[in-house]
Amino acid sequence: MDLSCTSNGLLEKEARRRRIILNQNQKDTLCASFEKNPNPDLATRGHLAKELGISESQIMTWFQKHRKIQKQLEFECCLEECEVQGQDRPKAKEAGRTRTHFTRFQTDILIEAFEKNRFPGIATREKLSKQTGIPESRIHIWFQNRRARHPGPRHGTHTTAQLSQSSQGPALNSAGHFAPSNTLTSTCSLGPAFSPPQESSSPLDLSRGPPRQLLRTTMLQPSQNVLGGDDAHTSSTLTGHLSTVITLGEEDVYTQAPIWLLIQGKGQDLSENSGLAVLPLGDSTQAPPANQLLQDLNQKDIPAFLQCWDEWFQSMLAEWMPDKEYWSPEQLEIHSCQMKV
DNA sequence: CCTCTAACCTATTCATCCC
DNA sequence: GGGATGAATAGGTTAGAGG
Repeated sequence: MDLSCTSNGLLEKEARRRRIILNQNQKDTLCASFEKNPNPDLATRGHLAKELGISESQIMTWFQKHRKIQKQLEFECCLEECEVQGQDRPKAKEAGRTRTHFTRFQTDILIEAFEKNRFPGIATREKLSKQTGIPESRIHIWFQNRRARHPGPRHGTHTTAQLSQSSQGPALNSAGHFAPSNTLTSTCSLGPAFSPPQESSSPLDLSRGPPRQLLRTTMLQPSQNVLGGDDAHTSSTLTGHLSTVITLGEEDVYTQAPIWLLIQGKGQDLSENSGLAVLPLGDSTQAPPANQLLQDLNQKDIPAFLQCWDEWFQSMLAEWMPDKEYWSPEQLEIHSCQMKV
């Protein structure tokens, strides 16, 4: 049986939604503003954001970038002059920083979100922004500060996000997925292998860190180490066989603790070759109902399995985010399964 | 393929507020 | 003054877009 359910392009759409291309008009406006003041304050950035129809954090990013570029240019082209006039270069911003005062309510919401996910994506931050009334860029800063000042229990396991990102393993494509041509030839036998996930037993260490691109990746190939790196536990645990990609439009739920999906390859000894991969959903303390549906999957067909997953995800998401009634396929995708069973 | 750049990160420092 | 914490900066990586 050849079974193929592809991602129908939503994957790329999702992946590219992250990046916004500024048009010429926007760039001109930003450049003009930069000329006037390369260090605009929050209010100015807010005005620009409104005017250009982009978020204030994007404005901030743009200015950061351009200050860097400017500095580099100055260094390269005007080294001597800069040395001479270095002392009179006025510090761009002396007006004083305006400190945001978060209310108890706002802080509580942020802390709660932080405990669920230390690395919220843009959509999550915007949701929090709506919820709290705090600008998204402030929320971004808040999370940065919070991470810096409230390191997780295993802080320091990997020193930077880049380490996590770069250690994904070569088989992931640029979007963090395997190419759809990957085919798993096997009899899929999904056992009720939900592990008991202690916090520290998460091979991806999802409770703390976000291999950003892995947020949308839960498909493993046979014998692939998803995370190599210096964590022996990680690499050994993740050598596995998983052939399901489940993409969530929002990554919020990612860090909530893993459940484990065990797939046994055809003719392979479970004990020897069972691979574990993370489906980053579910509270570790609650055994997901999917546990049941996964039993004897080899007696079901894959579409039925995927549909079950879909339903299960919907119910879980409804539980976590009761304000959202339904997660569209764009937000909750199950795709890219090519199996020969 | 290569360059540019948006988005993101950590580490560090500055600034402000409150005790 | 010092601690807590918001804001900003520096310096880095990643990956999509476009030449």
